[in-house]
Amino acid sequence: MDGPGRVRMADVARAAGVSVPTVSKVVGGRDGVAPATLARVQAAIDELGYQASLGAQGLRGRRSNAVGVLLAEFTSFTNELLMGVSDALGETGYELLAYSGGANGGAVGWERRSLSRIGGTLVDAAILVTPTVVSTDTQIPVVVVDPHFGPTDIPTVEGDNVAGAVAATEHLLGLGHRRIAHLAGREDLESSRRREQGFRTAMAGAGLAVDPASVRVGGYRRETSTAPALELLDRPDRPTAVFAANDESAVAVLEVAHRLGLRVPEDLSVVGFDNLPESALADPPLTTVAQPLREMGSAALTMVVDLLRGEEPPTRRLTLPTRLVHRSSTAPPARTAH
Amino acid sequence: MDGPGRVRMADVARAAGVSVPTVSKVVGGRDGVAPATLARVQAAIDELGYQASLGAQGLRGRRSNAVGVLLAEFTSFTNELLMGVSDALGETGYELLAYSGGANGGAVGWERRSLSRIGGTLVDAAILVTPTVVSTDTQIPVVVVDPHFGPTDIPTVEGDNVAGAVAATEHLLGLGHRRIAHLAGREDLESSRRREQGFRTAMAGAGLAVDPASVRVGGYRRETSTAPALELLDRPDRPTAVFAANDESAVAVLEVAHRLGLRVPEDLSVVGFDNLPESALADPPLTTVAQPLREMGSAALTMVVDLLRGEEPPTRRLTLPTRLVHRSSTAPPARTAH
DNA sequence: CTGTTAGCGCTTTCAA
DNA sequence: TTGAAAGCGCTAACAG
Repeated sequence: MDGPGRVRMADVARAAGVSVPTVSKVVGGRDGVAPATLARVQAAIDELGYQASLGAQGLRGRRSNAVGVLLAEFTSFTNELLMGVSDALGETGYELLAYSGGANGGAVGWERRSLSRIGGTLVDAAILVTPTVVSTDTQIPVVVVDPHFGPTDIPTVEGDNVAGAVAATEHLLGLGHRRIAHLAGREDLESSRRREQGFRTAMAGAGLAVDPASVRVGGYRRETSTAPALELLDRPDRPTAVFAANDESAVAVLEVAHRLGLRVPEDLSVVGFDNLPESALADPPLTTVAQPLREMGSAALTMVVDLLRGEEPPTRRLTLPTRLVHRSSTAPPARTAH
Repeated sequence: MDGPGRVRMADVARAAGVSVPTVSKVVGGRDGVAPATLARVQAAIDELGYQASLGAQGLRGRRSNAVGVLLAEFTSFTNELLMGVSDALGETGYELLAYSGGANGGAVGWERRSLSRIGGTLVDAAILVTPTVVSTDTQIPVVVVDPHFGPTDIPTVEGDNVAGAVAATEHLLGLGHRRIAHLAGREDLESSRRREQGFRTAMAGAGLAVDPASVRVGGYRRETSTAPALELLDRPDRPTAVFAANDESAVAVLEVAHRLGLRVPEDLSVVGFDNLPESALADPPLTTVAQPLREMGSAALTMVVDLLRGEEPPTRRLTLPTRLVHRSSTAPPARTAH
């Protein structure tokens, strides 16, 4: 475990017969180095396989050449985003550091903690995924993706939640459903509010009143959605369709329906939101509103790189279109024996 | 952009009326601090929302409390793994840093470069995903997942490639296929060799010879698989089934089949390997060999944490079972008009 | 063009 | 129990 040790800049300097700062110049691509020296240093770097320590580099220098993606935890949702960020990274020359604070990632304030922990020294800029709060006065450029709060002056990338929810609801209306329930997300989350708003708008557009009993809060999570889903469905006048605020809660609806002996889509139609990979694997495959997660990731990286270059991005508030994906969890309502 | 600046340890020290080293002790949970002082410092930390810089901490101290996952790039494959690592992170108290060197991630030697760049100072241990090479003499504990090389003494986690390939091939044989082709990965990759070996073993077990013309190298990637897939299929005596070395190349087979007017599974059966989320989204949904990627990620984290604690993990070579997932890309061969 | 000096934010002796 | 001094690996001034 002791080995020859990591190769440090001093090792390269010694091998090339120059001083450490000279090596630093070569590594940093700065000029002021004689061609001959440069060649010698470069040879030593190659031979020793030297690679600057990101930690030390970021600590002393003004830049680390890395962009951080800060997450509460790694999920399918964040993974799609990450792939998008990775895609856009291509020619920028930046490295990617995805950071999750671990167990305390779930705790409130993880955004600020993570930002303090790796911002400034380790990464030159950060992309915050689904943050709940974020302070405006950060040292480094920050872009937030799918924020859980309303408009601020922080550059933002998000899916069109209202339009998506309208599309989902109108899809159900178009199939002939009238008793449509909504399993909402969380009242304190902006995306959730928007989706509910879209639902209500579409219902109102169809001249339908929304019975308070047909809206429940599922909290965006599978575990917390089971009970409210049951409340929605375990009634004589149960809805013929449910629009769930995201795929996770839609899956909970599917489970509850199954438990109640309801067939989907024959007895109950279900629409989700997000189009996570697992929504296609659900039984039956879920009709859902796709957020362009990958594009959102790419867009966030592009914005943050603009900011890094001192350029103002084209928009500080980018809303990408959502799109209904038809699968097998929706159908016209069964004729009731009224 | 200038703001109040990041909160440093010195700020906390000033606020609490103590010296920097004392704050360091409190932050590090070391003892030798009077209860009253401790309380005062802790209060200052909370009030200022202080969070130690991972960079500085790792640079000076012996540990950073973070585990790194080093990747060539972010893909569905790595994402599944990452979720598994994230799952197992739970109570360990470690933080997770996923690092991809960006554009040069594809270049050979990314493993060593990444390890130099963030190993030692930023992370206490590393999990290398699908590395091609790796030096044995690392400074920090390293576990490799799904390595592209043969047995070494480095702790390893991988799926059972041979058994998976045998299962895939026997599935096709069981359906009645006799002319089965194999779209291999890359000859220099261990997992690829194992899958081909499993294919040949199963064929031999059925008393079938493998025609050299029915094995082509696809290179594990969609783009590089199209041409060889075409060679395999665009022949009068084309195979009735193809076992592709991974899902990406299986999708390429699907595309080529479609282009040739072959229906899957009526005219051609296709089996993949990996069970990436997109395999279920393929048209038709792909029958494939599932690698327990999530479990592999969790296992890797557990091993690396064992190593970190100075304990020898139960095994240095963990092989997790693979499993055939039946979907819609396989069926008995059509009766030929021979 | 090159090397010396200083110091990023933190932890580690070690003396007070 | 506390703090002063030193230094992790690197970059930014400046001097030579």
